[in-house]
Amino acid sequence: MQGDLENLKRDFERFLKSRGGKITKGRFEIIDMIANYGTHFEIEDLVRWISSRNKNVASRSTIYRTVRLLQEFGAIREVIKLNNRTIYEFVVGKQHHEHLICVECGKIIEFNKEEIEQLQEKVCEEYDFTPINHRLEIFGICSDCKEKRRENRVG
Amino acid sequence: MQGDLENLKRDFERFLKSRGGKITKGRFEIIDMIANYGTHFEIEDLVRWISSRNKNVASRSTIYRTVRLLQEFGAIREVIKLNNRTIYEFVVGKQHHEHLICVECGKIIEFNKEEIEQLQEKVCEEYDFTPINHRLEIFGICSDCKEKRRENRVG
DNA sequence: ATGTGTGCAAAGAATTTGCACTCCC
DNA sequence: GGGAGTGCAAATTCTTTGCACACAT
Repeated sequence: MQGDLENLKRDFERFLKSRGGKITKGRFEIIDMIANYGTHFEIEDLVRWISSRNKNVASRSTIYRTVRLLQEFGAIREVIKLNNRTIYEFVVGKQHHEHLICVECGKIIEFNKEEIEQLQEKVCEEYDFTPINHRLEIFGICSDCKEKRRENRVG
Repeated sequence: MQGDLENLKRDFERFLKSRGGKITKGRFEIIDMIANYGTHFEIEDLVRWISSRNKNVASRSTIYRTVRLLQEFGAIREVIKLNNRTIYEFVVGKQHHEHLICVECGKIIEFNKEEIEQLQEKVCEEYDFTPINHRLEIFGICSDCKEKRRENRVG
């Protein structure tokens, strides 16, 4: 929702200032663009999308640099690594979750399983390992694609 | 162990034949090289290592192509995706497992938690999703690195 | 004013590919 | 013999970087 985005921007401002960074128009316009683009994105797609909408928002370099900043800030996560593609997620206003990725149609399904999170913590304790972040990707075939396959077999 | 490797090669031969491929010396030498290199590797490192040992085994292209084949065959998994690096694992003779990755020293710790596997299956059932493979990466700081940090703080 | 941010084009890194040549079956 | 495999260099794709200029504080 809108309020989350405003909070994010305020916090991001603080984050920038705390590291001696500056508040520029471009950075905040990129945040708006990402918020409008949708949850999951690849940087090159985002670059094309932004420049198709408004040439003056930011250059490719600035977009890459800002995505990196937002990642360090924590507003963006690298959630899926498939072949040589990286799919990012804008996490604002979302609970932590993991992903099912359909290798046929590319659909991304989010899920959260608290027990899995807890078991991970347990594993980390066993190894005296301090977790910073994690990523669970389950690749497979989604319901729709299985349905289509059945149709093709019959028809 | 040695027997596993021989079995793997035999099965890989069948795999190649079944798809109209050919049994070449290079492909099997690459398997030996990977087996000797160690469990986890990045392709470019492997390329450098192979060419430093024996120029005549295979070219960079053949190594890339063979790693891909072995992946399709199932002897190799992409287990860690960190920044723009891909770390592969030679799975021969190993149980399925996931990884803890120390972001400070790069150490990779393998673990298996059967309950996590089961919960994943449950999630897939809930979404009528047929899983093909999955990857769980937990990034953090390992025991040794925490110890070193403590030492530095004191000393 | 001072130092950070930005755009651009060039540089890098990791892969893939086109093509001529070589080798299995 | 014929198609599959290989090596090489060129092409791709994604990302980072050097530098001159612009802007925020």
